[in-house]
Amino acid sequence: MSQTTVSLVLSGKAPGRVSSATADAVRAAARELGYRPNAAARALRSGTASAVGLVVRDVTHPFFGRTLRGAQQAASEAGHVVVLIQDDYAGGGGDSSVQGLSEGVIDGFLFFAAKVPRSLREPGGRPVVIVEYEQSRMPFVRLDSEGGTAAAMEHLHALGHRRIGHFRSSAGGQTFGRRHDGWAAHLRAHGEDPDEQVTGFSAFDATSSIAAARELLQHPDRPTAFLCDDDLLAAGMVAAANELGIDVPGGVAVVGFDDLDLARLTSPPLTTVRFDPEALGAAAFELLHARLQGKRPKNRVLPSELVVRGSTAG
Amino acid sequence: MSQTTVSLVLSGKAPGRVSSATADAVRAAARELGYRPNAAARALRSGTASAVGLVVRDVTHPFFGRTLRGAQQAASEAGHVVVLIQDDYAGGGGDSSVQGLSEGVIDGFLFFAAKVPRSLREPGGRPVVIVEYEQSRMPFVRLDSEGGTAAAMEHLHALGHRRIGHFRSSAGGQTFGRRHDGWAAHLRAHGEDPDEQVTGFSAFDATSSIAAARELLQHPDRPTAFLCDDDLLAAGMVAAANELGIDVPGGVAVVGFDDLDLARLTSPPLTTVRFDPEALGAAAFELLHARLQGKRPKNRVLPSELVVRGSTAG
DNA sequence: CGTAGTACGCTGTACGTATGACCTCTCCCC
DNA sequence: GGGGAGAGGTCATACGTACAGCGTACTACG
Repeated sequence: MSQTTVSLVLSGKAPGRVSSATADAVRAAARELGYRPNAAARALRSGTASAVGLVVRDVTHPFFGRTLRGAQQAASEAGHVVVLIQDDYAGGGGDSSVQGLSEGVIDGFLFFAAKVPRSLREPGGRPVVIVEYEQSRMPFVRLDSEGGTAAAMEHLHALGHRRIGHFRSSAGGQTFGRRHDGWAAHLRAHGEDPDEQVTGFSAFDATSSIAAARELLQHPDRPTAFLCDDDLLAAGMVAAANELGIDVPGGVAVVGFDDLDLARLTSPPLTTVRFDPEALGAAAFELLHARLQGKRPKNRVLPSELVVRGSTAG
Repeated sequence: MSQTTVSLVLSGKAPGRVSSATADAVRAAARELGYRPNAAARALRSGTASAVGLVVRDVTHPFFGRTLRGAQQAASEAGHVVVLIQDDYAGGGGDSSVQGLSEGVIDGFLFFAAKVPRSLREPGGRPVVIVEYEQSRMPFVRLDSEGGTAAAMEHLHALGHRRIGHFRSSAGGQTFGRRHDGWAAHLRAHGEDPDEQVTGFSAFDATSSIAAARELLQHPDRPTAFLCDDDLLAAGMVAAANELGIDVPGGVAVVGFDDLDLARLTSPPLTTVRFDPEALGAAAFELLHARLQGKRPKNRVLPSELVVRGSTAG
């Protein structure tokens, strides 16, 4: 029995080349001997490895964890492996030692990023899909922050809120830029000047967000509602309000983004703009998968959904 | 210039074999041509790939995200790549198609698990390190849940609590078994019968934990304090208490585990047993790294620290 | 001047798989 | 009965690297 025959059988190319009797014999023997094809040799010979690299700055934000799960699941259903790469893109994405290490083992890359430097190039000529950053050079998947923001603002407007502050993420990036633009556009459309509204920044951790929220809430011109770039910030604001004895939503209404688990755990629970992070991750992988097969996939923008809870409508 | 010389230079084995002049020339040329060593070929030839597999059931719990980050960072500092593998170990860990895919590309495995089946074997003879599950066959790293639980219970005891309930994770596994044992031991040591105390189970999501907590809090024999297996459960209990108008900590005191970011965002913030998940992940990788170098590393148990906040001491 | 020693470099082969080209047999049809 | 087609199978080679072993030239030294 030749090695070629075995290869043909195990890679599923048997029909028309190998009789089903020998194919069965091969499979039986493979099981018997505990044979496992060597991925390195396969990758070397075929130039493709069924593995994608997931490049990311920080793994700890809960939204990211769920996106990751979506990507991982889609990949594993397609028989692919996900390689996790931590990288701050400082060198334009191509020089990272880790990415160098993966040469020949990684077929393509998923960049999970709020910010992508212009200098980013496809590493080693491998295809790239970008998550949450829209640009023209590479395929991308992103969330419909515009729609979500508009829905949130209209909700607040319908409840009678006119002076609405913005509690912003200090992370920057397109995602939060869109939310800010949507917020400003709504105010202008209703004759308010965004520049006169109360705004503030915070990082995505409890200590910072509570401290920043405390300041915003003690502002002499406190608005009647706050749009918060994220549920973590919104939760920080609710915590600060509770601490200061300000009623939510009576004293101040709060809206977040993402519908993290956290959103149901605050008192009161958060009104928030929900996205589907699993779908985001899965879509990103699917685009990459399509590119790997030579197709030219369409960029995608995933919808949002406003979830109303106690932090706005008491 | 021969290919051997290039290999020698680029793998850092030049001293004593290659003159520094040619070595420099090689490096210059490599840079010039944008040469990147092919990881697949290297792995095939040398039998080692500088990559470790991270096997995990679920990526979304925040504690896990931070553990992952610790492992990823340690690995990348050691020049290793982390491959993410989602697997429920149903087949004993060895039959997973994904693990098969990685054959020859993965040097060893990190199992992040609260439960590890006895049937788990080292896949393909590759070394394994287990996180948060102690057993005798493989090296492991785990948290000192006993110490943390004892500290939490003594804290409650010092505040005068005698009837203390246990809000348990339905995930099961050693981690939570240790917490339950510690809880029961404390009660017995003070003349209480654990079997007479109020206990309940919940999964790690907001909806379940709030619903389960609501039931516990409405129990006719409500204890004066609850030990909760995790901050998510504790936060659910605080949310339920707020909803029911039960004062925390006046009506019921609440202690959690993990010191998630969440712990500072509830009202009041949570008293909790803190661990260092980054250290856990890093330690796990270090053990595996040592095993890969033929050493026999010592198992590790990482310490805890009680953080007192408003949910127990008003 | 011959020889050993050393510094430097190259040749050849193996890792395990995929694949194009080739071989051999059988069957069928004119 | 000769020739073509097709099914079933094998040979040889290439992927890019690592490494053992083998030159080759130059230096040192008796």
